[in-house]
This record gives sequence, C-alpha cells and structure tokens, in this order.
Amino acid sequence: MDAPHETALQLLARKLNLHHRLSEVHQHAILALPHKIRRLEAHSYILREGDRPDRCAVLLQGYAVRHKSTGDGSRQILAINIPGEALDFQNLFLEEADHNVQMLSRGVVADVSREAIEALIATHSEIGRAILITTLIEASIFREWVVNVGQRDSRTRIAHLLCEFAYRLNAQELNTDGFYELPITQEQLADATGLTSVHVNRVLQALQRDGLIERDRRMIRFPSWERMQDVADFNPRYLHTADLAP
Amino acid sequence: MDAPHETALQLLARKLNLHHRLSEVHQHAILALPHKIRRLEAHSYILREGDRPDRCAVLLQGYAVRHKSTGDGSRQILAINIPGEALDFQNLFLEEADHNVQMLSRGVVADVSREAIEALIATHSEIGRAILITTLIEASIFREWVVNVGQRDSRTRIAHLLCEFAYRLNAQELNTDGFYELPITQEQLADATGLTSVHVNRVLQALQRDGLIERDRRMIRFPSWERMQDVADFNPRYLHTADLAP
DNA sequence: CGTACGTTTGATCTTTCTCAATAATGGTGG
DNA sequence: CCACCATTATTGAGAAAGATCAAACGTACG
Repeated sequence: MDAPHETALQLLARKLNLHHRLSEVHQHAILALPHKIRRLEAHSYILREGDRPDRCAVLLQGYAVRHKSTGDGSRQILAINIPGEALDFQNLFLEEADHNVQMLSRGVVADVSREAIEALIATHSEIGRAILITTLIEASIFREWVVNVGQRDSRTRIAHLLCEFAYRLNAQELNTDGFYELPITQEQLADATGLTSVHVNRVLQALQRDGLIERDRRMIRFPSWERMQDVADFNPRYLHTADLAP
Repeated sequence: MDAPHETALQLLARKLNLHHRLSEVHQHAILALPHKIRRLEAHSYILREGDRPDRCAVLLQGYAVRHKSTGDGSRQILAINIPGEALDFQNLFLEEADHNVQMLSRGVVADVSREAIEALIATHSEIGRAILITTLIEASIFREWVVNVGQRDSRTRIAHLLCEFAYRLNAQELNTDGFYELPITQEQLADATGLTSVHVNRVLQALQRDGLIERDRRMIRFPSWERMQDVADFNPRYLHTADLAP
C-alpha cells in the first residue's frame, strides 16, 4: 500500500516529537513498538462508549471522529482526528471509554497493545512525558471547542472549525497547495458545531459569497488566510504548536 | 485557620488517590511536598492566558473558575474547581497558559514549584501516572461540556451543570445534608452554559416551579436526585469516579 | 443606611431550527 | 460505460428558543 509498514510508526513519532522533543533513542523505541496493521472500512467503529480497551490505535491513513450522544439521540462530534494521531490514549488509561471513535473514511490504523505502551513509558520516562503533553494539548483543544460552541455565532463558529482543521493538517504536513479536503459532510459539520445541517449549508454559502472560502466538493481553500483567521476569531495559541499557519 | 497546614496536601493526595490508588509510600511523598500556603481574595487571578507558570497551585479552600474570552469580549467558563483540585497541571507542562484561572470566592491555595513536581514524578512513576489519569479525566469533563453546550436545550443544560457540580462535591465529601452551595452568580452560570443571565434566571425558576430544585440564596437542594438526574440527562460515567451519587 | 451588585420581570427582536421538497453527487452492479 | 439508488446538498416558508434592552426590586456589606 501507499504507506509501507516500515514507516507506519514514524507518523506517531513525528506527532509526539512535534510537542516535546525526543532524542534519537526515544524515537527508535517508538519505531520498535510491536504493532499490527489493520485496514478499516468507512464508518467502522474503533471504540464505543463503555468499551474497556486494551490497545491503542494509531491512525495512519484516513480520518476519524470522536463523538458522543445525548439522551434524546442527538450527536456531538468532539474531535476530528487526522493521520499520525493516537486514538485511544484517552481511554487506555481509564477503565472505560466515555465516547465513541469512528472512522469517517476508510483507512489504516496500527494497533499497539496496552502492555507495549506501558513498557515503553516505564523504560522511557521522557516518552511518558510526551504523552502527557499530547494529552494536555488535546484537553486544550476541547476547551477551545467549549468556547466555540458556547460563545460564537454560527458564522464565526464554522469558520473557526475550518481554520483549526487547516492549521492542524498543515502542522502534520498533510495539505497541499492551499486546498485541503474537509473529509466530513455538512451534516457532520453540523454535529461538530451544534448547528443543523441546513444552517451549516447557508453559512458555508455566505462565507463563499463573501470570498472567504472557495469550495469544490469537499475541498476547501482560503483565498486569504489572514482574513479567514480574523473572521474565525482564530488564535492558534491553544494548539500549543510552533506557528505553522497555512 | 480552619485548615491547619498539616492537612494542606492531604486533600490533593485524596483527590489523586480517588482515581488511581496510591500506596502509603506515594501518599507520604505527596504529603512531603515543599509548598507555600497563600491566601487569596475573591476575583484574584491565579493564572492568566499567556502566562508561563513555574508553579502549580492546589486549591485548599474556596472555589475557582477557568475561563477564556472570545474576540468580541464574551466569556466562556470552562470549569469550576473545588477544594482539593490542582489548578495548573494543564499549564505547568506546556509553554504558556491558554486560559485564565480565577478565584470565585476568597480562598487558600498551596503553591508547589514545578521542580518539586517534576522531582516527585521522576522518583515515583506511579504518581506521574495518577497525574496523567487526572488529566485524562479533566479532558473527559471538557468533552461532556462540549456536548452540554452543543446539544442540550437550556433546561437540560443548566440541570446538567447543577448535577455535575453536586456529584463532584459529593465525591470530595464537601456537601452536607443534601444542600450544597453553588458558589456562582447567575451571570457566571450563564457564562458556563453559553446562555444569558436573564434566561438562566427564568430556567432556574422553571426548575423550581417543577419541584426539581429548591433554592435559598445560592444554596441548592434537589428534592429527588433521581428525577433531577433524569431531567439533566446526567450520566456520571464521564467523571470516571466510583459512583457516589448524592 | 446607602451603594454596588445580583436577581427578577416584561416586551420585543433575531438567530437558528423545523419541516418539506427538490437537485446534485457518487458509488455500484450490470 | 451507463443507469440506478442512496446519500448529500440546496432552497423556501414558518416556528421557536433564546437574546436583547430596559427597568425595578433585593440584599449584602462596608
């Protein structure tokens, strides 16, 4: 396949290294992690609320979402994960999963057992620290989502989500020439922003009319990153990543 | 004062122990942590967005909130902290703070230096793990807040926040005889739920009319926890704490 | 005992939702 | 390669939840 097994965990190493510099030794330890490659269909679940996971999946190709439902059946998307991100640290160290993790597209993950990760941390405390830092950053992103959904109007809200996604793709060097794919439907975008898909559609059209975004299918481009960032009230501080604006 | 210095860190030890059982040795190591007691006025800031903290405050008495503002000046409260909780793990291991931490009431904190915490973790990896777990649980709470603010209507939303607070107080053994103090104004409750204070007021009155809550100043009581939990769509799973319903 | 802060009330306005229908797209089997 | 079907996107009209504005009322504390 496009991603040879040899490079499977390099993505993870790069991601961890992004936030907390790791020595060669530590990076090699990550690359030596025993793991199993698994191919997944679109919409398949990696983890369900209530599960007691004993392994951690690292996303290699494709996109995934975390989500959670309320008693009346409505669904909130909590995060969109991109290649290179670990999908279950959140759940691996807690008794049971408090949310679902589901593939958006078809994709590939590398499964690493809980024991392997625990051994890695026990041997390399710096890696434990890198994981803690990654976890703290994810918490920071959730905080920003609370702000986004709690305080911003629909236009700013959607623009903010688009900015965050573009920025994170860029940090993982996954976007090309300004255009990037937003791998989700308007319905899902609605679930992520606490709006309805009808309203999301109208807001996207308005952003387009105002020349803030260009759309082709699910590809999106910002004619002016600065203007978009401004409309979105987007300040990347909460991502705790060296500035890598598109 | 009411809390003699001897017991200052016992609260923290109890909190950490709540989620990840620690041995006597580890608990003693926590109790031996060098720290400085500090008395704080209501509304004083413990940490501001952009700060680069080199110490961690453990809240001993009083209540604190985490919050963040948007470009247009509106404010979102992200969490309410109760005695026994550490206020800055989030920020201690990252370069700069991404949100504010502010006292609601007057109170007392114990400051522990970053070095002391790092030494503690280096020596006792189990404590590092307890901190990771605590951090993961906080992230889970933020996720639930995203759901709360994103999907639930105002009535359910406010009820949910009241339930969470009561439940957490109870887990820290801080509530007495069913009544508990909600130490925040309706304005702040509005900032926490993404509503206006006018609407919060009306919803509280409606909850009262329906016999779901009783109010006396800022003291609140639930005549029936079960009924309240139901109305609030409250499932404590996300708190990852042994069931300690009021 | 007055003043600042918090709560409560009423009237009106706006954003976003709901419902329902139509159009476009993409994937699949023939 | 094409036709068909399911999913997704778009549009319009009407409804509702919650916001806004403005004023009056309580109450805690200096």
